[in-house]
Amino acid sequence: MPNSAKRRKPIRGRPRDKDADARILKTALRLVERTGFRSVSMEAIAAEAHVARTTIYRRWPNKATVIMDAFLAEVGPGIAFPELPSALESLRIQMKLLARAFRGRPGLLIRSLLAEAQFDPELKRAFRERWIMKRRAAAQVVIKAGILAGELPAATDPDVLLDALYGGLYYRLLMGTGSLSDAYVEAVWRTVLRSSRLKGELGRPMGSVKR
Amino acid sequence: MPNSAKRRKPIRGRPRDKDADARILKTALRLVERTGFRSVSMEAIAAEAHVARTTIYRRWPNKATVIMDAFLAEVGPGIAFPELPSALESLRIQMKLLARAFRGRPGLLIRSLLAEAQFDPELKRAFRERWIMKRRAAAQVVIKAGILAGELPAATDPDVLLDALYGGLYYRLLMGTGSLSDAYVEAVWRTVLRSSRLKGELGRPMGSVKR
Amino acid sequence: MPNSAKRRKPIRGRPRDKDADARILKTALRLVERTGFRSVSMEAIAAEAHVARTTIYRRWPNKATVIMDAFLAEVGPGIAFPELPSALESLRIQMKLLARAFRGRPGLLIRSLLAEAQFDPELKRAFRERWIMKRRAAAQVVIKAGILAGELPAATDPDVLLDALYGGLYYRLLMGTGSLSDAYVEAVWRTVLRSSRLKGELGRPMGSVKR
Amino acid sequence: MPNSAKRRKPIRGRPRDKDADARILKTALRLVERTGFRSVSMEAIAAEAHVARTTIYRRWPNKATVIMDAFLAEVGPGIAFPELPSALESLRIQMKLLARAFRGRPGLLIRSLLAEAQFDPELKRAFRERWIMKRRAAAQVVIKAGILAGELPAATDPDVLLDALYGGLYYRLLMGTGSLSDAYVEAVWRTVLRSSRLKGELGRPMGSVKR
DNA sequence: ACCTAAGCGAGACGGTACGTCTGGTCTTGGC
DNA sequence: GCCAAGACCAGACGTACCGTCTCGCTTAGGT
Repeated sequence: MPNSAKRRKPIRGRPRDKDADARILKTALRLVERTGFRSVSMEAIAAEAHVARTTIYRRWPNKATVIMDAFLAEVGPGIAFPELPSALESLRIQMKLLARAFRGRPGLLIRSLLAEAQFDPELKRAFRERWIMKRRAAAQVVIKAGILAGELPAATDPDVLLDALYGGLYYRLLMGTGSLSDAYVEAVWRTVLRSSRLKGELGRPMGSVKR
Repeated sequence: MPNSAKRRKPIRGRPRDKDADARILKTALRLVERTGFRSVSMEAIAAEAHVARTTIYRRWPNKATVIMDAFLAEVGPGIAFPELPSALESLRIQMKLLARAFRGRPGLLIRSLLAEAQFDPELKRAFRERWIMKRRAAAQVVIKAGILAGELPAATDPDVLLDALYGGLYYRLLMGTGSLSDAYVEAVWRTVLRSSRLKGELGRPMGSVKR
Repeated sequence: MPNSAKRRKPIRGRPRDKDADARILKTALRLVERTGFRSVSMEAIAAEAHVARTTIYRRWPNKATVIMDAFLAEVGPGIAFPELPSALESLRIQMKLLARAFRGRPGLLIRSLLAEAQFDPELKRAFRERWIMKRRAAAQVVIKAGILAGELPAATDPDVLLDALYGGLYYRLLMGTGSLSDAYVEAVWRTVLRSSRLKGELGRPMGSVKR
Repeated sequence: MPNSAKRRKPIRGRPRDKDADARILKTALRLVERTGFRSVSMEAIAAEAHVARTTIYRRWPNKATVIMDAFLAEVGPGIAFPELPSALESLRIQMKLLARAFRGRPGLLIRSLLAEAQFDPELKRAFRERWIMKRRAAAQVVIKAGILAGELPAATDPDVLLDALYGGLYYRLLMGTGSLSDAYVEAVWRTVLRSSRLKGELGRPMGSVKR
């Protein structure tokens, strides 16, 4: 989201160099991966993207925002909830997608951005709204569908359920206390959404937790 | 954990100024609270603790470590698991204690340290070992007692259970997506440890949770 | 002297906005007076003259030249040598006019331009030719008339005499070492052109002054 | 005049690197001569003096002051009034020394500093007090001695006389309207201090000014 | 009534230097 | 041997201008 969003009517004037945008974001990602968020400097990005430093500042207010955009451009459309007959199944699969992303470059970026956000309220807001809430909103839809479909108890609090499911992933991402494997996702899933909840009809091996 | 450990025999010479340590840590806390982790500089700490900057560097390798020590000195002994007949009850109460701490100064410090740790492997290790793992170890003991007492299914994976319980708290602390109230703790509790489970009647078939 | 001179045949096309020129020069003067030469930016001039920055650059090569033109437009015709029976009297009166100008806005402009010219050979040339030499040429005529009329010794070197007379004014303008009052002009006058001289009785032995 | 003057008692602490001072000033001069005042940057000075940029800023507030000090260090003691039996002769000789300096590197520096001073009141004050007034004060002493010795009329106003004598030199230095040769100095001398003034007794062809 | 070319407003761009800030190291003299 | 004081190196920061460049609109005169 380069600053362009603010200019509603860029009617005249030299047109913005669109390529530069992509070049900058790509360079930013490359550098973060290569040397880490902290040691990436605007100067370095500018140099490697063949762009003047001022040009970057003209479009983004600071390094964090650049990398935030780079991150969203990379993973934005990647981790969605697949459309499946079973809402729960959709959730479970998406969790694995997310875990996989956490294991790769996006994981590094999320860690960095979330960390940086703790020192930069503006970035925090942006991260929350443009990454976290986007996904949560989609998840809420899925959960509500699951409730309607009887896959989840009517009393389920989506917010709390999401925290319980995803909290652990972020926790491990940040603390490094354990792997982010698919197996871990399954374990969380079993722990939080026990078959009981699934109304027993497919819970066989897990023991039926009827309600 | 000032470097003092290294000096085995301070046989001669000017004795170390013991007060300085406490003064520095107290000042560090005060400043973090007042202006935030980032904008606290060693210079500022030194000035306000009436100590030379070099003295701080002689005892701690960098700012993060100073604040880490300051944090531990403040909250270290504060948030423990109360000894109660019921292991689960002990867990629940401790969660509320932690939530309360998150709402106050310790919350700010944990956020800052955890964030900074993302850019500093050494700090990350220290934070994990001196804060996270200490608490988890204690929690594991409680959980195992709970299992023995039949309050929790035998197949319970303590790691996963802890992630599910506490993950949400850290998640909210960092994201700011929701309150950290006692009510929230209760909601998490209900979601993850449903009463059904507390009765143990269906814990059996869950199988072992890897990782 | 806007660049217009270069365009020989503006046969067709949108006609040049004549008002803009005056508006720009007037704005430039206003801004220099208000904030000083250095802190005036092309941007500011453009904005306050309701003109695009490019328009200014289309007509003048740089800030200094704009202000040079503004200066000449303002004071160009103002400080001339009055036509009087006595050449010396004409000189003396003009010196006072100049001193008066030095005390006001033109003084500020001359200081700025002369200063800037030290870093910009092109401007230096322009300043010398369009301001300094114009006035000196006129002065030379007056002096030669004075010689012919017997008011000045035949051997008088006009260049040196002018430097001696006007040098002090510029000196004080730039150094701020003293007032630029009429009284000062009189003092210079008495010092350099003592009555003795005006009577010619000891002009003889001076010989020709080289250079 | 590096900032050191302000620190009355630098009792303790790492001692200032004295060599660095000289290295910086020498480098500054070299660069001014090589590329001109304007295009010298702090960065360049720092690099070529093998010093951190911050070190320069710690000692001088800005580029102009550095170069001012460099200038004074170079020419400060160079252009003095020789002690001679005749005050006038001393003046005349010093004028020639100054003219010679104007023709060389000091001339370039004076031009630059005087120009820059027009945009920087602080520098202006410094230039006036540390260069101009120093010399004027010495000159005043000489002139007064000249008056006492009867070489100059009792009514001579030293300030005005100095302006008339030196004004032309500065004028030419800044305007580039003529040479700064010794011959020019002689011409100014003859014009301003005509034999008439010398009480007429030795006016022939200017010849010997015995006292 | 169109065509066409120059003037213009708007604004993005590359570039340069600025002066500030902080981190972390090093060097002295005093206690 | 510890300490206070403070100079030092290093390097990123974000800002301010400069002068250039590209657009697309406007405005006539030529046809």
